Amino acid sequence: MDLCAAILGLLSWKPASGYDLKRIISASEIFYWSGNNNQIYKSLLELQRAGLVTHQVQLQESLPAKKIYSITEKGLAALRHSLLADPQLPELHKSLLIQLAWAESLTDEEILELLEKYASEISTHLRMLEGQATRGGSTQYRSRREQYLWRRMTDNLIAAYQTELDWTRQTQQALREGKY
Amino acid sequence: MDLCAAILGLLSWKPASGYDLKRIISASEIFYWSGNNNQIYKSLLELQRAGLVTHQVQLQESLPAKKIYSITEKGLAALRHSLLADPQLPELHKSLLIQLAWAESLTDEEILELLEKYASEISTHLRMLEGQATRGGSTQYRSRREQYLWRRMTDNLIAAYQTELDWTRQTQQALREGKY
DNA sequence: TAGAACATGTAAGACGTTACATGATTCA
DNA sequence: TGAATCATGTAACGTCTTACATGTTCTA
Repeated sequence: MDLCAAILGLLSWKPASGYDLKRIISASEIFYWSGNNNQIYKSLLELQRAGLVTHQVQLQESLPAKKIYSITEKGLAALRHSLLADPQLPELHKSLLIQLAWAESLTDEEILELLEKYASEISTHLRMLEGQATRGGSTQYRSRREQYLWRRMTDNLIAAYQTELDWTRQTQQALREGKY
Repeated sequence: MDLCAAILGLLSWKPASGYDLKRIISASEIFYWSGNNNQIYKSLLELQRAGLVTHQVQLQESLPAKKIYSITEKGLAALRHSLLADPQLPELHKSLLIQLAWAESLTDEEILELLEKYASEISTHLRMLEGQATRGGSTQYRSRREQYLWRRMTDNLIAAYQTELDWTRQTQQALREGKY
């Protein structure tokens, strides 16, 4: 499972509770899961059964007890192994393309409106990503190299959405001018 | 379900059997499902129950009988409705970013090798997509506009992978030169 | 006083994949 | 002779999401 690799990675950084992991995963687009309880708590159990993580309970006054999970030596080895695995092609799910595919029954104006809505959704999202990138996040990096790679990860998403926005604008213009 | 919309779209073009739909869906990346039997035959049953499609059995000599599905008036209305729905942001699943995120325990050379494998996978895929685009496909379009939109759909994927390739090359170069 | 944050977990169901089952035909 | 294509479907399993359940504390 891919989510398990992400959890191992997060725990290799520092120990965390399931709740912590959930927040981190749902906050960042790089971890593309919704970060729902069910999967995270199940994955943690599974990882523990496999001996890749351990936990110790931390009691808190007036707050529920936490299970603080840490990665084991075996977990670190498994993580390292998954880091060296052959990289997979990205999976791109663009439901707009499905809509456009059968747009023959729509008027030019309806298609243009659809594209305009798409463009504005992407613009908003882009501004959010760029904001996150410049604020830099409070995470502490272990090296300049790590810091650079994390910056590149955000840049990757920004570039992807920027490309999508450019494509949308070009498509709109061609439709407006009837150039096809 | 998103797959149902894709099936309705395909049937709005021309009637087809489940087997036909399966082939079309698994052949094109725009339909990002695997095109497995289970889902397609189940979706067709569901669509039929909802009155959005009908089928008639076509017997063939020395080949299994076909169920030729067609879209109904009600199905066309449902399709049109889904075409006008607010477009969703694309979902980008890039597992390489998960690998890179925890690459701190890898050497520069290991990271570079990972990126090189990624770049070559993407290059291969890009060439395939570009080949498909120039061959043009045997599909018959109902209008110049439809033909243009389909060309733009392929261009969208090509642009996305090209951006990914450029990003990979830039990241490689920065790592090689130690510029971070 | 209502809801969000903290913290763990369960239940139900939708979505998705691989593999299996059947059986004729065609091609290497 | 073995594999691929045609054609429908089932079984088993894995992934992913939404919603529910519990109970305290902090904030608007």
